[in-house]
Amino acid sequence: MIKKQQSRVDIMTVARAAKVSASTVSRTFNHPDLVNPATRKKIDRAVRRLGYIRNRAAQAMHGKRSGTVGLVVPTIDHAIFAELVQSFSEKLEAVGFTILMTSHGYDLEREYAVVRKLLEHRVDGVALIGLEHSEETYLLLEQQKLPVVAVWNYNETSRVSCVGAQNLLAGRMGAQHLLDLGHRDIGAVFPNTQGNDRSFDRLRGAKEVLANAGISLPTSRQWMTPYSVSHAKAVCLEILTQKDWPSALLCGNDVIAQGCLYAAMQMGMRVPGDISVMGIGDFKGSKEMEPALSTVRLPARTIGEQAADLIVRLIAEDGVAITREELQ
Amino acid sequence: MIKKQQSRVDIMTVARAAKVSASTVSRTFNHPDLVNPATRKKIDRAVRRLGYIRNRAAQAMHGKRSGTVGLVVPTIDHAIFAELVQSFSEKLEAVGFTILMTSHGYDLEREYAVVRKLLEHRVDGVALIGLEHSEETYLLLEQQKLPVVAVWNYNETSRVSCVGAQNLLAGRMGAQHLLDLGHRDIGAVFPNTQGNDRSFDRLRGAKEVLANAGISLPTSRQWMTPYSVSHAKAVCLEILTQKDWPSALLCGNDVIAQGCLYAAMQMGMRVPGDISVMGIGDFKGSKEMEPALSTVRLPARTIGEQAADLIVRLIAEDGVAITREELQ
DNA sequence: AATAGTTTTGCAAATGTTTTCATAAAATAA
DNA sequence: TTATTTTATGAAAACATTTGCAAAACTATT
Repeated sequence: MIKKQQSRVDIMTVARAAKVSASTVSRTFNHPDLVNPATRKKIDRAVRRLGYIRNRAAQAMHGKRSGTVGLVVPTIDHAIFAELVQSFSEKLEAVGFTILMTSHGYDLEREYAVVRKLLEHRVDGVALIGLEHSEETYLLLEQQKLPVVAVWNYNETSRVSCVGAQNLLAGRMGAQHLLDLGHRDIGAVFPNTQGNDRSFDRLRGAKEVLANAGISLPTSRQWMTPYSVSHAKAVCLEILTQKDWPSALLCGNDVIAQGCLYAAMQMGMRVPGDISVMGIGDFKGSKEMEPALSTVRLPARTIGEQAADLIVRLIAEDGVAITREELQ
Repeated sequence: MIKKQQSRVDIMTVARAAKVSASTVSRTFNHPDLVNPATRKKIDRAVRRLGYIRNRAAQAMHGKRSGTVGLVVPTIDHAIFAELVQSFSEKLEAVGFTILMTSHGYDLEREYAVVRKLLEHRVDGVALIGLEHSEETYLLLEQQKLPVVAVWNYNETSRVSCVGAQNLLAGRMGAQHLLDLGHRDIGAVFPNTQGNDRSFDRLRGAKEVLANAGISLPTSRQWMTPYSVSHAKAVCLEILTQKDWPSALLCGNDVIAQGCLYAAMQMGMRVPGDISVMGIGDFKGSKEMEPALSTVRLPARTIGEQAADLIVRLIAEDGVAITREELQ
C-alpha cells in the first residue's frame, strides 16, 4: 500500500482502459443499441475491472433526470406512515427511482426548509403528506414547476394533484357508527389539529354528524393527545378515572385508539361492553388486535401505490393537468 | 403569459442581476466571510427575487460533499425499523444531511443493487441494517472507501463500523428469562433467519442457553413466520389449536410476539397464566400493551442516534478506524 | 504622497458527464 | 468497381458550479 491511489475512476479512466473515447463509454450506458456489441463487451470488462460507478450528479447537470423523488413526511415514527412510505417507495424503486426522504415533525416552517433542500438536490418530483402546507411551500413548488403529489387527503379543489381519502368522510363515518350503536354521550380523543389537516377534517366531519343528530361535543368531551400509544393511553386513563366518562370514544386515529383500548383494559373494563372505542385509519394490525379495534378503514397501502404511479406519470409526461384520486 | 420562460435561473443569472461575477455569488454561499457585506446583500436580494436554488449536483461534482447519506433497510413497514429510521434521520437532518432511503425486502442481491445506486448518487456515507451482507456488497463499499456503519447488530469482529446490540445476548436473555420462570417446554416462533442475522443470532443464543439447561429445541418446537402481526397470529393460532402446545413461546421479535399474544387472547387463554409469551426488541409500544408484553429490550432510538453521530464523524474526519459501539 | 498590507473581486480552469455533429468504416446497391 | 446508405466512433461544446491565482480597490503607516 504505497501509493495514495485516491484518484476516483471516472469515465475517462474507463475509456482509456478500453481504448475508446469517453463518448462511447457514455453511450454504452445510455444507448447501448448504438454501440457495437464487441466494443460494448470491452467496455463492460473495463468497467467491472476498475469498479467504475457512474456519477449521477454529473448526469443530472445535463438536464437528465436525477432519478430521485423527494418524500416529505411529518414523521415516520408510527405505523400508519410507515405502511404508506413502504408501499410508495417499493413502487418507485421498482421503476428505478430512489427516494430522498425527509421529515419535519409537523412543523410547516421546517417543511418549507426541507422542500427547498430537496429542490437543491434536483429531485424529479415531490410527494407531500396532506394538503395543508404553508403558502411559501406551495409558491416554491409552483415556481419550480415540479411534479407534486399530495398524499393521504383527497380534496376536489386541491391546489396540487392528490391521492387519498376524504378525511371529512372518515370522521363522519366514525361518528355515525357510534350513533348507530346507540351512543349519545361521545368523547373525542384527537391529536393536535394544528398543521394536521387529516385530523382537522376528521374532527370536523364527526362534529357535523353529531350536530345533525342533536348531540353536542363540548370541549369537556374533547381531549388532545400526541400521536403515540403511550400518550394516548395515559390520557385515556385519566378520562376513565374520572367519575363521569362518555359511553364511547372516537379517536383521531388508530394509534390513539390503540392507546385508549389498552387503557380501558388496564382499568378492567370490557370493550365494547363497558365502553366503545372507535379508531380511524386502519394501520396494519388493528384488525388483529384483541379485542379487535373498530375503525374507519383508510387504505394506506393502496394510497401509497397510487401516489407512486401518479408521480411517475407526472414526471414522465409533462403538461399533465392536476389529477385527483379519491380512494376509500 | 407569452414567453416560454422555461430557462432555469442559475448562478450566472443571479450574478448578472446583482452585477457581480459568478464566483462572488458562489462565495456568498460557501464562504460568506470572504465577501463584502454590501455585495452580499445585493446578491441575497437577487437570489430571493429570482427564486434561485443552488444545484447540489453541480456542487457535488467538485468533490464537495453531496450532503446525503444512504440508508438501506430491509423494510420500513414495521414499528421497529420505523423507530430506528426516525431517530437516525432526525439526528442527521439536524446537521444538514438528507437521507436517501432504499429498501430491499430482505434480499441481499437487491441490497447490492441499491447500494450501487446510492453510490451513483455519491452519498457521503452509507448505513446498513445488520452485519449480514453479500461479499459483493462489502467489497464494493471497501473499494469505494466510503464511510459505512452497520446498524442494529454489535459484533466485535465486524468488517465495518457498527452500532447496535448483541442479538446473541438478547436471545440468551430471552431464553434465560423463560427458564427462570420455570418453563421446561419452550417453543420458538421466529422469522426466516436467511439473510437476517438479527434473528439468526437471537435463535442461536436461545438454543445455547436451553442446551446448557439440558433442554432441547426440536424442530417440532420451532415455527417460522413472516414478520407481521397477522401472520404470527395465524401461525400461533395453529400452534394453540394442537393438543400439545409448549408452556412458553419465545418470539424472534416483538411484532411476532404481539401476534402470538393476540392469538392466545383470541383462544381465551390468559397470558402469562396459561402460556408465557416473550418477545425481543421492544418496539415502542410493547410496554403499553395489555397484557403487557415481556420483552428483551433493544434500544432502537438510541441505536439510531448513535449511528447517526458515528457516521457524521466518519464523514467529517477521514481515516477514522473501524468503530464499534455496543448498546443495550 | 508613497509604500506596504489587507480585503474584495473576477478570470479561467476544472469537475464528470451527455450530446450534437462530423467523419470513418462497413455494408449494400448499382 | 463505384456510389450510396448505414453503422460506429470521436472531438468538442455544454451543463452549473467551485476555487486558485492574480489584479484591483481600499486602509493604514510612514
